[in-house]
Amino acid sequence: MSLRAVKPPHETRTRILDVAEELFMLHGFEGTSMRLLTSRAEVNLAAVNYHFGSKDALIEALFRRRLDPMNAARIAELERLEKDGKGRPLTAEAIIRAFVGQSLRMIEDDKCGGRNFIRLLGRTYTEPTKPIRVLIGQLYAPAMERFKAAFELALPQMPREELVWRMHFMFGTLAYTLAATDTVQLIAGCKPEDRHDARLLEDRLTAFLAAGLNAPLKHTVRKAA
Amino acid sequence: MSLRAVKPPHETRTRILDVAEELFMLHGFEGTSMRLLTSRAEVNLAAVNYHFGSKDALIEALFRRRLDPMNAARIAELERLEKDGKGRPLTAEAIIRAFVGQSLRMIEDDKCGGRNFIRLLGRTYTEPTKPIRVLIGQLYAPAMERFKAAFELALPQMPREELVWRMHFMFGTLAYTLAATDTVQLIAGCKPEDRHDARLLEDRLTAFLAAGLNAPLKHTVRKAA
DNA sequence: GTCTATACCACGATAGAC
DNA sequence: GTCTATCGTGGTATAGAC
Repeated sequence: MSLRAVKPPHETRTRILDVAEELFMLHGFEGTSMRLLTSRAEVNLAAVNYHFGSKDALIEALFRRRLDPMNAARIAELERLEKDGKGRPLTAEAIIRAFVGQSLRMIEDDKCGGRNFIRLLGRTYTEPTKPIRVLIGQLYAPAMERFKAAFELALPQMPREELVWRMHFMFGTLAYTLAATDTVQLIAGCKPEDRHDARLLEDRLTAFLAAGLNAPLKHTVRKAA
Repeated sequence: MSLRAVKPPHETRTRILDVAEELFMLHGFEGTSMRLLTSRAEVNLAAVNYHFGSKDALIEALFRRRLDPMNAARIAELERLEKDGKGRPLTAEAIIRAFVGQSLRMIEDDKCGGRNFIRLLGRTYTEPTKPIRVLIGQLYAPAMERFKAAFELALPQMPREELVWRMHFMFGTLAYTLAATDTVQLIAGCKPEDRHDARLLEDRLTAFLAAGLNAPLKHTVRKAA
């Protein structure tokens, strides 16, 4: 057994996943045929069915591969901040940055194939019916619990329900930013050259979200007429 | 010619559009087959092709039917506010409310079939490739120009580029909120009973967005390392 | 275990008779 | 305007080669 004759395990699996990430990002789930995907990956048409079971199961595997590490990194970053703070409560802005930075920097990181994935992820939050949404919800749950607790410590005066809504809004802004950064151009004249500068985008987005999260509490308990 | 024998013009067209709005919202564009759609609308399979030309053209017609009136209403509301203000600049919050309220209230309004449409719209901003995005961009352009000008008057000190980004963020938050309100539940324990109370949601969202738009300007012109 | 060839049925689109 | 037949392509399932 020579040293380099050992083929990487699941090499076909990995190649399918990588190509799928790219093609799904470019043409969407339904817009990408298995025939195109398998020919691009230079594997047989039936390979997807053999390794994953179905197209939907391939999509699921694709999300599982990236989401768990990403959220683990988010939690690790949050806990590093908490440890450095030595018991003092974190600012809401620092918590937001721990969450947002992880995914935004993945966009810049061309080495990691996760760039395609991040774009894809942003789109998928709003997918119809599909069990994909449920899956994403499951994969996010631990990180969400952890960050919600952190926000509650940082903003003790905020009603829980209001906090949940504002987290919801923050999440939406991030999702849209990830998905649409270089695609949608609804705002006329929007053509910033720093579009791919993840650090700058992170600063802008964090400032926006932190201000929104810290928005003054009005008497929002107004019943509808 | 009796008074009521006159069949509404394009009755088949309208029925197809209404059913399409509902089914596309439930199962997505690709997840809705023309066979199901036409049988639900009680028209022939070929009717869609005859009246619209193709499935994609049907989708386009669907957006055109709702988007133009909606944006016209937004602009009308904005101009009403400006007239009432008698020359004094509007607050950013008032401008936001003029934009946001129109679509949020459409969700509550069960009479108008636009409820399904609004959900669908939120999803479609992030659609891949497809000419749908381009179309939506075109249909939004006039309103976007108008609101951008209003924001520039309200926030004369804000750099144009920063304003464009913050409008981008605001738009994303709205899109996500519309699309995901009763579908995605990423935040654990999020089950507010007031989910369908559009007025309350409008207040929460407007406060969040106004704070984000008015966020303090830092030295964001930091070049990446 | 891994991969290939191939068959199967549902889909969107279209042409042509009515 | 409507209906039917038909075509090309899509996802999937399986039998069998390696």
